[in-house]
Amino acid sequence: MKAKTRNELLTECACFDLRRATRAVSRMYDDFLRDAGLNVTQFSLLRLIYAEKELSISTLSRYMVMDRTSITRALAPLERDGLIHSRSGADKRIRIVSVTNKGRKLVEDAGPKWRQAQQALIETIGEDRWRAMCTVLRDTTRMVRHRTVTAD
Amino acid sequence: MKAKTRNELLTECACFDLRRATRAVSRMYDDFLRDAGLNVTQFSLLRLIYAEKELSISTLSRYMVMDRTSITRALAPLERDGLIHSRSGADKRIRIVSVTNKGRKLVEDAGPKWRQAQQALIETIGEDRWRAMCTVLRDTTRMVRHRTVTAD
DNA sequence: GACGAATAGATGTGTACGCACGTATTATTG
DNA sequence: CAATAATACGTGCGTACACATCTATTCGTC
Repeated sequence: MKAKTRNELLTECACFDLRRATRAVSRMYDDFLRDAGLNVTQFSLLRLIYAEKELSISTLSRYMVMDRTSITRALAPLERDGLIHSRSGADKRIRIVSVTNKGRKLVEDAGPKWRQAQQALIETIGEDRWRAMCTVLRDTTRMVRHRTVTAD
Repeated sequence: MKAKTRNELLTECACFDLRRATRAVSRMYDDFLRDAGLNVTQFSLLRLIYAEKELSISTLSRYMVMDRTSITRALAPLERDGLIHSRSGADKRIRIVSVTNKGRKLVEDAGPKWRQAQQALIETIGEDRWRAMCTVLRDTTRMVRHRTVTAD
């Protein structure tokens, strides 16, 4: 009876399930990335800027589905540590960020660690579940974001 | 080509997908819960304590798959606002938390808001996807947690 | 070309979360 | 029963993330 109550009351919240799984998996990735000197958020951010060469805060914000103000704060330690560099664009409102040589080196060094983490997760949960999870998460993100933010 | 690079480099990180989806969905739940005066984390925590009557920090920690120190901090605003109460157990190391009358009322009032949020998510992504997501997230959490923490 | 709307960012404030490390208490073992 | 290990919790610190609100710049329109 108690187990049923617990189940009904707690386990059926999709948001709770999401947050909890994110904590568990993030810890795993962070474990692997630690000796590269990055956490998974910083790695994702750095890798995105690295891939796109130059990005504005708002563009980063849209892609990450993160508030613009959160991007500003998240970039601060990266800029402080000399991993990224920012300059003003033709439109003076826009701040354009790019990866420095140091940042490039770091993200390239962290790549193998990230792959190890990913591999460990796949081995832990199985490739089918891994693939299914990524798909459902991406679909959900797209649909939920579309629901809120019409613009892209 | 650029789209492929972007895809390869960024979208295939399960942890990134998790974190991003969590941000998007949490925002949705928080929108609905806002006028109840809680966010989704506080609601989950309060509801768990409410359901279990009395819990220690460590038990909460294990269930939430959250660091014990994070539980301590997360409970602080709840205790400050008089929603929970804590006392010492027979074992003086243990701190036992329970919901106050005020907390009980709040979690009961917030229930409908939470259901609205959940319903909105289900309508947005479809019931099948919702169910599949919850399942895969719970399975992943269990397996990843088991990988790290053998104890329960 | 002036003026209000829209856009890009930054800052103040508060919660979310984890690691390293420290303290107190209980359990274990020689 | 004293020494040690294990357990439960807290604090310091740093990052993660969002909302409200502010400034600066650009756009759109009359």
